[in-house]
Amino acid sequence: MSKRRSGDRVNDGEATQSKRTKTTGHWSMGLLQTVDDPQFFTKADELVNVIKDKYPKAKFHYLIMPKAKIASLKSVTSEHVSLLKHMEEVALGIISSDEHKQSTFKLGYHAEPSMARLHLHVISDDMNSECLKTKKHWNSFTTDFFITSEDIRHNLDENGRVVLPSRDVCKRYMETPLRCHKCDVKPKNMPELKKHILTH
DNA sequence: GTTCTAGAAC
DNA sequence: GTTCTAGAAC
Repeated sequence: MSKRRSGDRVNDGEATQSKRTKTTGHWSMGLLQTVDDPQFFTKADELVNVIKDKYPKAKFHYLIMPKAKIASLKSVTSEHVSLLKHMEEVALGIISSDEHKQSTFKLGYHAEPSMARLHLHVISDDMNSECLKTKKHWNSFTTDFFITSEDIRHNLDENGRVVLPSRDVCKRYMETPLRCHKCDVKPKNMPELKKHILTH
């Protein structure tokens, strides 16, 4: 019996993956497809689509995406000031609904997003989700890797573009030791962290 | 972004 | 022996 290495694929994993990649493009284009999936599509107006994150990292986790082909914060300029304000207002509308009355939310962008098309995260601050599994998941919402919508808009106001942390700084954010986002508890691993946050 | 799993950590 | 993390995926 030969041993498997981490790169090897088993069963139909590779075939399934390449078939999917051929028909829907690279994984980083996934959000554009999710918009058309009724299971995740939430609402839209003239300027934006709203979807549920396919792998929510909290009880509630939405993404506000412009319809315009804006790849990321890197391509945002002063002409987008009102669009970013609008995205934030749409987010505020969503979180003000009765369904979300019991939760508090964070509105913000990842400093280094993985997925194409600018998207504003609208996430409840419980961080209680089966899909939240890794340190990277945790730190991407609980360190300065997560930049609030307000901070982004002020950044844009002041600079005429969005000045983002360097790759190295982002890397440091992701390597930040695990820490509860609501108290100073420092769990030693993810399972402990996930147990701890249930106490809040 | 997720999945998978080798090797580290316990 | 089991749990957990980290890196490859062409």
